[in-house]
Amino acid sequence: MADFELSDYLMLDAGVFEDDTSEKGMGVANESATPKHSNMQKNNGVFCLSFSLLSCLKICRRCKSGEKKNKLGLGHRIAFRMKSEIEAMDDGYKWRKYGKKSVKNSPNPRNYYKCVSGGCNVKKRIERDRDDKSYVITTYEGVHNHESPYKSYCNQMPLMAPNACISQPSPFSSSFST
DNA sequence: CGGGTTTGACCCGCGC
DNA sequence: GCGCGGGTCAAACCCG
Repeated sequence: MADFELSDYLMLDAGVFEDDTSEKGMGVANESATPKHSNMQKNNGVFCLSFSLLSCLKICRRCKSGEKKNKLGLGHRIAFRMKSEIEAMDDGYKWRKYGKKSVKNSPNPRNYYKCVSGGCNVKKRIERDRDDKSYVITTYEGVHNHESPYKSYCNQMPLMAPNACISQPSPFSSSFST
């Protein structure tokens, strides 16, 4: 079965990345950041990103107004580099694949996904690390204008620890099943 | 039959 | 202006 660990996260486009208990900002991409959001788990071949990753995305949403946007006007980008045999992992949102491109200087194709939720124009790109195929680089672009259905699912189980829901068969994993 | 994926074509920005 | 490369579109295809 696949090994799986979050290696690094990157904060791109001069976003403000706040820890839950501090106002520490990271103005530029920080590829050597400590993987403090690394408690992902797996179950029966179905991978789900834990609340740590979801909180990362939520934290990004809290970024101050006046933020610098990219050329597409989608706002922040945030990238994760993680060790995994599978590329399409369940992060709690529902995505639709809309493109696939081979990238120059990389033997691995890049896959393009859009969030299928109405009015939400968040996109993500998934590609394998050109230097180490055991790593997957996932780049999120934009901010969700809706809650994760995965989170809602977990909120319906108040007696369970947040990560405990990962051990349950996620109803949202179908969008990424291989 | 409907929804998701594939894939070639097209568009656009950037560097020369 | 031209070529290249990345990103997106959309028709065809696949599958439940």
